[in-house]
Amino acid sequence: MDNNFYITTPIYYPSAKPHMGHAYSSILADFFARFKRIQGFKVYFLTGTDEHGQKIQRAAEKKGMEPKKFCDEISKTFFDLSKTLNLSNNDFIRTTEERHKKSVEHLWKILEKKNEIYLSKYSGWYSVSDEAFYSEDEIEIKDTKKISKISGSQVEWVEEESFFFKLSKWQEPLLKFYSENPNFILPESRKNEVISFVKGGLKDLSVSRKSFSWGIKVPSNKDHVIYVWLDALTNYISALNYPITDDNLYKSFWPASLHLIGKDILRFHAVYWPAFLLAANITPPKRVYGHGWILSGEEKMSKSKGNILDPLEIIQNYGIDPLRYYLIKEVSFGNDGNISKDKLENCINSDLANNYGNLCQRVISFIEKNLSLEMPKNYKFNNEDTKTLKVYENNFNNLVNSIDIQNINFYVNFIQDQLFSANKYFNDQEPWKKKEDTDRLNTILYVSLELIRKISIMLYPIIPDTSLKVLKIFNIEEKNIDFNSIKVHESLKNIKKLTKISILFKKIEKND
RNA sequence: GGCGGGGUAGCUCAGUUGGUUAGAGCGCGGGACUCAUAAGCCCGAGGUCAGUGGUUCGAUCCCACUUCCCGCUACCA
Repeated sequence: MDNNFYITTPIYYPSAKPHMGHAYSSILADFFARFKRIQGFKVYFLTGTDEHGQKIQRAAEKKGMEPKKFCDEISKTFFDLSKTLNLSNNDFIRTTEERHKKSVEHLWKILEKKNEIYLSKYSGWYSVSDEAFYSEDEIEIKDTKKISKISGSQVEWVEEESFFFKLSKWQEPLLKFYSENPNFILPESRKNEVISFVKGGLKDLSVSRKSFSWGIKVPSNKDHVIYVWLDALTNYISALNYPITDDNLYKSFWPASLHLIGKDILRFHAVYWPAFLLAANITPPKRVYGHGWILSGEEKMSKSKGNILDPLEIIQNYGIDPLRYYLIKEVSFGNDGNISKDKLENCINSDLANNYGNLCQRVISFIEKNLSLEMPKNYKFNNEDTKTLKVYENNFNNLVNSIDIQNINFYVNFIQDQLFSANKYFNDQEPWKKKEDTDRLNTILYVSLELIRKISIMLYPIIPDTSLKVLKIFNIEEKNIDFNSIKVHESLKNIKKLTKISILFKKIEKND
C-alpha cells in the first residue's frame, strides 16, 4: 500500500497581507499533515506564494517598486505566517523561483508539442483584479467606469493575440475522470457544481497575455506571458522537481493526495488543473477539497465593515493553539464558519482551559501530592477501567477513516467525548476517597494518565505545542508520537517518574 | 430562469435507510462533591424538527406545492 501522503495549501497571492482565510487553509492542511505523520505516513506538505500576474505588477508599480522586490517583501510575510501558525511544511515554494520557472516552461512545451495549445486572438472585457474576461452582459457602467456585475471590479477592453488551451476537447475526458474518481472533488455538493459546470460546455481557455510582462515567458514566443493559473497550479509539481520525473520526490509524492483549497478557487483546481495534466499525460491529483470561508459574525470580513480579525493579532493575544483549535473544531468542515473574539474566548475557556487543561492539572497535581510524581504502580484494571480505555480501540478505525475523507468533525467530536469521559472517570472514581486502598488508587491514577496520553496524542495535529507540553509528562517526544498507540493501554508501565506541568491555558476574564 | 444544498432547542450544529419520551456543546436554573484553573460531575428548563397538503397503521425523516437562505450556472434586455 502507498505509504506516502502529499498535501498542499493553495499558494497565496501576495497582493495584500495575509488574512484569516489564508490562516484557515494552512492550519487545516497542517492538521492533515501532522495526523498522517503520526499515523506513520511519509508526508510531504507544501505551501508557498503565487507571485506573477498583472495584479502584482500593478501593485508593485503603485508603490514604485520592482515586481520582484515587491514580491520578496510580501512573500516574506506569508513565510513568516507559516512559522507563526506553526506549520510543519516541508517546503515553501515561490513561483518566482528558477526551479518553478523551468517546470512551467517544460509543461508548456509539452502542451504545445502535443498540439493542445494554439495561437489565436482574444478580445473582451478584462478585469485585472479578477484575472478574468467578462462578456458584454456581465458588465455594467457605474460612475462612468465599466465594472463587472459579478465582482464589482473595474474592467478594461483588451484585444490581443493569445495562446489558447484546447479545454473544450477535455470536456468528456474530465467527466469520465470525475465518474471514475468519485472522491476527486469533495465535499459532495461542490462536486456537483463542478460537474454541472463541465457538462454545460467548456470553451478553450486563453493561457497567455501580451499586455504585461510580469510572469513566465512563453518559451516559443517571448511577447507572451503564461497565464497566471497555468503558472501557479504547476507549483504542485515543480516543488517535486518536475520535470525530473524519476526524481525521488516526484516519484514518491505525485499524484498529490490532497489539494486543500478554498471554495472560491475550486474551478481552477477541479477543471483546469486536471485538464492541463491529462493533456500533458500526467496523472491528476487524487483529491481536491474545497473548504468554506471564515466569516465574522454573519458577514464576510471586509475592511469597510471593520470586522476583520487579523490572524496575527489574534495569535498575539490568544496564542496559536487556541486559534488552531477554534478553526478546526468550531467550523463545520466544508461549510462556511464564523469567528469572533467572544466565541473564541468561550471556546478557550470551556474546551481548552476547563476540560483539557484542568483535566491534566487535576490528575498531575493529585499525583504530585500523593505519589510525589512517581508513576502509579501495581495497577489492575476492573471492568469500569477497561470499558473506559477500550473506547479508543473500538473507534480506532472510524477515526482513521473519518480523516481519510476529511471528516474532521467526527474526529474532534470524539476527542470532546473522551475529554468528558476522562473527567467523569476521575470524578466517579473519587481517588481522594481511596487513599487507604493504594492498589485501587494507583489504578485510578494510571488509567487517568493513560487517558491523558491518548487524548493528547489525538490533539497533537490540532494543538501541537500544547500536546507536546503534556506528552512531556511521560517523556514522549514529537518524533515518537504514534497515533496507533492510542489502542495500547499499558504503554506507560516502563515510566518511573512523571514530569510536572504548569497551567496549559489561562482562562480569559470576560468583562461583560 | 435552470441545477444543487439547506431551513432541527436562546446560539453553533449532529441525527433519523419512516416507528414508543428528537440529540450534543455553549448559555441558563437547581443539586451533591472537593483532586483541580470557583474547574469537573449529576439533575432540570427549553423544540408544532420552515409552512401547507399527500402517501402510510405511523413522517422531523418519503412525495408535491409554498416560503426563506446559500452556492453554482444561464439568459432576456
